[in-house]
Amino acid sequence: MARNKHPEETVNLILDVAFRLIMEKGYEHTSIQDIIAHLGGLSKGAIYHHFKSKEDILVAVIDRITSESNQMLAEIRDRSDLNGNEKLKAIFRESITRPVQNDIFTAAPDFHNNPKLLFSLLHDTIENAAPNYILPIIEQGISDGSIQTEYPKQLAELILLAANVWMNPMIFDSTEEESYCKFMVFRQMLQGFGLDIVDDEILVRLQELTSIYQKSKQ
Amino acid sequence: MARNKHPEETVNLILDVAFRLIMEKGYEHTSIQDIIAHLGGLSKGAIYHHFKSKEDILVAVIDRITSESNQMLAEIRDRSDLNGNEKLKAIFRESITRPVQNDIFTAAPDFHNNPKLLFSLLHDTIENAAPNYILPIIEQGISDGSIQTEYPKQLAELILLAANVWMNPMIFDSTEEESYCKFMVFRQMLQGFGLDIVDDEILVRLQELTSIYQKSKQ
DNA sequence: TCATACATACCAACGTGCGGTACTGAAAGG
DNA sequence: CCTTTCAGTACCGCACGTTGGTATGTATGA
Repeated sequence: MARNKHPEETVNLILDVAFRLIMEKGYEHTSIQDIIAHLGGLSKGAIYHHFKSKEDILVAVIDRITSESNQMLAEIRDRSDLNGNEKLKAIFRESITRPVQNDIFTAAPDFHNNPKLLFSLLHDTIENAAPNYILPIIEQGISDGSIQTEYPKQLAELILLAANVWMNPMIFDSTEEESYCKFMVFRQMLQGFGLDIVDDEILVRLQELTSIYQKSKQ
Repeated sequence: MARNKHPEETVNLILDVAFRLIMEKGYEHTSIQDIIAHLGGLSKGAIYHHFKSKEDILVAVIDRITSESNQMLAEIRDRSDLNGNEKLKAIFRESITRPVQNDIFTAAPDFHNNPKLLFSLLHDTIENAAPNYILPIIEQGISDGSIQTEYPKQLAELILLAANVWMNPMIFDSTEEESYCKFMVFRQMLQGFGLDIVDDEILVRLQELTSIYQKSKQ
């Protein structure tokens, strides 16, 4: 293939293909050869010119997935018209409402075949998203009186772990009924911490999402 | 190596070696050659006689790890001298007090290099331990009035996810301070569900455990 | 001309399959 | 009760195809 004047396009092409294959078949079962085959003429040299290893490709793919989400988190975190509790509510609503989520949901990655991806999500949740986005919001909530807790960091982790992992239908698929029960338990947990985040509008949207995912699997 | 009259010993030997190496270096970075090298004369053919694939070895190793834990869960679940809440308390206390735990803790597997192992733990927690051991206990607790919830299955999952994953120092290592905060938040969460499980004796043991793990990493 | 965007050829190491061998335990025969 | 036989199996070790990765060559644009 001819040399590309804009190498970033090649990088994006590689990432697109890698993303799709990793979602479909899992990281381990996606070989470099596999990626090359779907690249339309590009060779191994091209890949190893832009990425230093197969793992490096995975990291880039994960970066692309999480960066959108993190950007949203940052925007809400930095708003000045909401108190802490309202920001958490906004994040939760936003993360279920954004159309981007639908894309990922219909891509329907099989986490059973993707332990690396799952670990990255877990890692990003606890090591990045919780301390950098949720924690500041909870701390603000403590200041403005809308949230009460002695352990803001741990609360941030636990909430996000439940939301991003436990309630994630891509990780633990549930019937619509079970999903609904999860949301209710989640709501109850938050109320136990004095938080009021899950309202009826969100519940409706959650059921819609679960339904979409269920259908995409058939 | 000579033919073994008791092939199960050979299987155990392979499992012992595989367990150690997988803990130390991670599943991906443990090759069949690696295992053979620590087997004392046994060959590749021997391994593939007893196991159908490398993945099959991992499954067996994980089985060995979880079976001990599951046996303990079954015993407490089937006791008739405790109500639901007391059983949960017993399980929690037991899972921290057993010396077996210390072994695994000092083995100190690096889950950062072992996404497969982490996923298996997660999977076993949600798909096996929660529904088969914790759920019946919670249901008993509902009957005997010691636990109140509308969603026993989801409650079981959430509690065990927090305990086995979030609070697991092998997965998310924390300072002793942070671990203590996690326990407190965990306790608060349980209280939010009307459960009284974490008492002061348990808190002391938890701090000891965390301290052991911290030292084993140095 | 010179860095860079690729292609090509190649490598060591990997998981796995397989033909072969030597041992075991039980049945068969005396 | 002792020996012979024989099927089953524990194990060996190499060959095979594929993998992730590298070294080197080549063409293109600034």
